[in-house]
Amino acid sequence: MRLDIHNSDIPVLCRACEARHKGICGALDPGQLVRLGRRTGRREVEPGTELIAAGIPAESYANILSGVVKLTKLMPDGRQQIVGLQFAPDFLGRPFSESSEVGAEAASTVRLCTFPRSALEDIVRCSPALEHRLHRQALRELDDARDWMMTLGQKSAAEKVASFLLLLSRHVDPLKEGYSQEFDIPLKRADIADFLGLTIETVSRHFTRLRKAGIVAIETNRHVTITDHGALMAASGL
Amino acid sequence: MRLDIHNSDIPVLCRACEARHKGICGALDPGQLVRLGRRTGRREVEPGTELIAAGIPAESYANILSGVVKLTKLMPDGRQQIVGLQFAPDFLGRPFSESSEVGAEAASTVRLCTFPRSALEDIVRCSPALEHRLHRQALRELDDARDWMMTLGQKSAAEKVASFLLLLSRHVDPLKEGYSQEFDIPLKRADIADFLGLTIETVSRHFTRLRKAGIVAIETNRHVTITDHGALMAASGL
DNA sequence: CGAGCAGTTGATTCGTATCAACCTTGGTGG
DNA sequence: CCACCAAGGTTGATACGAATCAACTGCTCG
Repeated sequence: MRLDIHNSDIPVLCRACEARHKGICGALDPGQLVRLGRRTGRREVEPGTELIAAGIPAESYANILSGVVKLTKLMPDGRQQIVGLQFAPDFLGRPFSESSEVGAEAASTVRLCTFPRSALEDIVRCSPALEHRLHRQALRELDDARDWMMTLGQKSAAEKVASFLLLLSRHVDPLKEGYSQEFDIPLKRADIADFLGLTIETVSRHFTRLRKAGIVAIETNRHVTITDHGALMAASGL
Repeated sequence: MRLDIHNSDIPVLCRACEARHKGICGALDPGQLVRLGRRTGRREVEPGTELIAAGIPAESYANILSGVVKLTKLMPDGRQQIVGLQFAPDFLGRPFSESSEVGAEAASTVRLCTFPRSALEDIVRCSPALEHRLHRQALRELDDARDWMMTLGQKSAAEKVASFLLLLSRHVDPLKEGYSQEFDIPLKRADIADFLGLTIETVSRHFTRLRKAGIVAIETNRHVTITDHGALMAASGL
């Protein structure tokens, strides 16, 4: 946690916001925060809401305050691949580009802190620290993408499903470091399938396998408890 | 091409270098170029040479002058995934991090312009433009990675092989915009397989299929001519 | 109560991996 | 000069894992 001597200098809405610590707003001084704060808006959206359409210019950026956003790519014939999941307090949007090559859609209920493109660009122009934060997030996303390429290209269905549960377990709780033992899966089976490059049937089968093997407990199809983290790790191919 | 009025101000070695135009050195003014130039070294390596070991601190960065570098990830049991290919004049290395999560290995003969970590970091500290270039390359690599996730997760073996040929055709010639019609494949079959998440046998089979379909001509197992670009495009799933 | 969506389970098909044989090329040494 | 060998690549037969097709359950909502 950061020590904020002049807490009163920063916008009320920002005070409890994760983005000010781990997110991009951590690069801003109180003055910049106030300036940006004046142009932000809150938004809460339902699961399934399209946040960024691939190839269509987006007028605004956002920080994720809570919830999970899926980044998707679509083939002309309708096949879909989820190319990334984003959690609070990730920055959402494509800097330095009118439009994004990927689409973004709320997987769960998502709360956003939005601001216009120009608001971000104004600050980037005079604050290298902000670009540095954005750069680091891009590098993190790149690492994540490459990790997942390993999963998509080399792993078996069983390993993919195990890897997915571990990925969620690491990220569902933005406050917590390390792995959560119990959580709700923020995606439906069709999304999981699109993320793993499998079908919903195969995903379902391997969930039941993990359950029958006593590695995870699954209630109500959404809530998971990892009962044997080591075994799940081993099942993911490490 | 850029107009360089004071061509004599910049180091001899940099004058004909692609990195000064499309690469990261384009962000540097003549003074910075001279300063960096004093600390650079040339290196030419054989195919198969390990350039960056995953997880091991690297003491230097490099620009690729020619050749192709493959970025690899390894699983504990030996399975390998190639998570990216880099061409001239790409920057090679992981900024702001001691070590990289991926390994880098020369796929073909590779010429590099190397410089110590500290040389780059010194310039980044006072030149936001350089970080901006690095940031843009990271974003480009991220787009590439996500494109390839689509390929790995959703496409059939036939589509993967076609996509691979199109990828090469777009990148083998760094000077040329658009697609090359004829080129040498800088990877052996085993590399291609690791890149596509297939086996060498499957890759080989689909090469012969494309050849028999009259879409490409293959001589000496390495040299390819794309005879029907449209058909190859269609075969890749667009 | 019925419709529709999300998810599970089973039977079958199909695509790719696996295993194995073989071909080609380039380098080495008798 | 040729026999030999190893590495890279192709081709064929078979096995296996995931996709597909299909039936069914449970749940929510009108």
